[in-house]
Amino acid sequence: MLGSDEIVNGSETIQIRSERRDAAENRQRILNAALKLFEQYGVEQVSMNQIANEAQVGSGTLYRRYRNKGELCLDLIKDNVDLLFSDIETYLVQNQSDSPSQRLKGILSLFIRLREKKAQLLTGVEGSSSTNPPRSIIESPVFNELHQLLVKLFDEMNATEQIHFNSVFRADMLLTALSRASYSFQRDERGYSPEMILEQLCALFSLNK
Amino acid sequence: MLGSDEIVNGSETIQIRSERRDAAENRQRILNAALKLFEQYGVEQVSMNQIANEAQVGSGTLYRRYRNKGELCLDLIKDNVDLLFSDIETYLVQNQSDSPSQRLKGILSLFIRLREKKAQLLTGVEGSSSTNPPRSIIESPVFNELHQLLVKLFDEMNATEQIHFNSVFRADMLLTALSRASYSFQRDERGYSPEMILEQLCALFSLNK
DNA sequence: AGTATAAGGGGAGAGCACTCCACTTGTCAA
DNA sequence: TTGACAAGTGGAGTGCTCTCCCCTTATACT
Repeated sequence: MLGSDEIVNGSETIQIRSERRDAAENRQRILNAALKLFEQYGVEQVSMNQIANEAQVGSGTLYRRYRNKGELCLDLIKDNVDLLFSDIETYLVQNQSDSPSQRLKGILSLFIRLREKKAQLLTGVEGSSSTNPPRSIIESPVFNELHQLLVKLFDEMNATEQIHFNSVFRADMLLTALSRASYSFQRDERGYSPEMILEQLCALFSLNK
Repeated sequence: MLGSDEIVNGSETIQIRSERRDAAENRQRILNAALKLFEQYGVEQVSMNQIANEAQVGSGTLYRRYRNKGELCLDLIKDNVDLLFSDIETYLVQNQSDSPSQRLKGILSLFIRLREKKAQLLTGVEGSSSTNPPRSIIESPVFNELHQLLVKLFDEMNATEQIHFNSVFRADMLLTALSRASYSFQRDERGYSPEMILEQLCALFSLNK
């Protein structure tokens, strides 16, 4: 057997080789190069070629690891994203006596904070590739995880209150409203602050109870 | 003077030459070629190069007339869009005694009908260029015009009812929800019919009065 | 140590959007 | 009719994303 790790999956045994040493080095070089270029020129302005050059790898190597700039961005903010979700978790535990809508608002607030902190990279995460259809945001991993949380809370709201809305649909809409296109349009063109956007959204989704 | 038409604009006189005959022919050939290719392969699958080839013009000529595929699509559904807005106008006149929210719903219904009829081309209108920032949908001409109508009706709702929402923000969100990404996600992934989407949106924006 | 094998590497190249600009041509006024 | 010139043309060229595929190499087992 060639594998170094084994995982038992149902009745089958699957080999998982750990990342080769040289591959790990390249990965780090790519990440460093990307970070450097992103900081210098801005995420949007940097091409995959530039990153490959700066990292001294062929573009094939770059694309082998990251199918597009979005995935690269995601890797760069992975720590922040993990932090977001652990923040959310502690928040939910500490405030479990609050109403569902209050907790929902809290989550939105935490997410918006990340949006603001890592605006460019998060934009990169969303605006991914060109060939695979530019589907909805909901299919991006970060948003997907968030979606489940939102649905749970909307369900709770439905149980608590008299009305009965479609939780999945509402979560979809809320996330769509928080997507780059929509959010940054409100920020830049409409001139709203993060707090104002949060309040408007709470009003729209009746989250003020 | 070289111009064939004149327009008085303030204190200045501006020349407007009518389109050259050969240019008009090319324009028609481009439109025909695009339509043919779009029908055969689908809007997304057809490149500007292909269109230029099929139309037997250089790509420079194509781009002189249409800065991107979105503008080309817009030209192809211009008649339908004009029809939409005249339909909306007659609808609003005939139903002016309805509540603002009812009329709003009527407009949404008409728009969704267009979405369904010209789904692909409308998608093309939105997903325009690559260099100019892929800003919000609201900046697309069709959506912009719709936006003004929505704001007016939301304002009316505010005047009629006790609550006071932000009309511009609500119109932004409503249009975002009707944008290609969001709408076609609901259609294709969530499996909702146009009618169901309409109902969900009405519930979310409390348009059921 | 030797070797088979899969993981990784790199670069040529396809195909794309879009620009630039030297050239051609239709149009109008004289 | 003719000439001036804006309008229009076309294709070479740039720089991009992303794929393909042949080659190299680290690794695990013998």
